[in-house]
Amino acid sequence: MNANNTENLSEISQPVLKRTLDIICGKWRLYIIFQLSKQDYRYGELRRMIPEVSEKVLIQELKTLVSLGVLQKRSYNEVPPRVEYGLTPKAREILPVLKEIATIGKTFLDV
Amino acid sequence: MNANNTENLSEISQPVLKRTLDIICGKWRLYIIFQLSKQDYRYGELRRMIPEVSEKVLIQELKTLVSLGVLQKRSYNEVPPRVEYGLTPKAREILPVLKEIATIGKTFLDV
DNA sequence: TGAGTTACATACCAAAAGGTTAGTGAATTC
DNA sequence: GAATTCACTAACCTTTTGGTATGTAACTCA
Repeated sequence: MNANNTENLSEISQPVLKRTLDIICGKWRLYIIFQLSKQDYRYGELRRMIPEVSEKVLIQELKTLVSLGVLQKRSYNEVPPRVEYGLTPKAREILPVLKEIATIGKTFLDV
Repeated sequence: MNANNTENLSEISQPVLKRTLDIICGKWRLYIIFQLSKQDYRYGELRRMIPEVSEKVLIQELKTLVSLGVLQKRSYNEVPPRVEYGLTPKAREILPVLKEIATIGKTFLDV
């Protein structure tokens, strides 16, 4: 019971928590990350892998994830354009944690 | 590269993922859970601990978390009313995972 | 010339999430 | 009899999120 008890969950700072939620909340964000954990994909490929997402939203989410530092984007100067998305090293760091996320839902689904 | 490769993140089922996001998304949900990880609190105490949240939203979130099986509510027949909230055993099970999740933001904050 | 390809942008709209404000019931204290 | 306490409810409004539909640039190929 000391002052810098890192076990105390309520000590997690608000900015850290907010950034965390930025990354995992948002309807397709985790899905995108999970797909890209296997290999890099082009924009069009991702669209076809997650058919329920709309064009606009997918681009929006990709943009956000790039700006958060989760994804990196590579554009080739070709016509028609070619753009590939992949996970950043930081994103790879947190993959094991993201994987654990699924255990939360599992615990609460079998009531 | 076999069929039941549990390492493959993209294999996480949509219902499980959805339930997970139900629990951790929502602006104050994790905050509430973290506060209650220390001890049970009354509604009014929680309000004072998270002053930025509005009355309505706090009650809303508490209700949702109860219905998800994360919190349990005990009302005492007193006047003025006394209502206490606490984590369910299932919520205690997933506390370590929640804690890890909350640290994701840290990785992406120090750029 | 004109259709196809690809990765976007833009205008617009609907639904969901979050927030403000005011009110309620019932005993207790002034 | 009036004010206080506490845990809510209800009406209403604003902001954010998600979605549709359409347009565009620039080159290739028929």
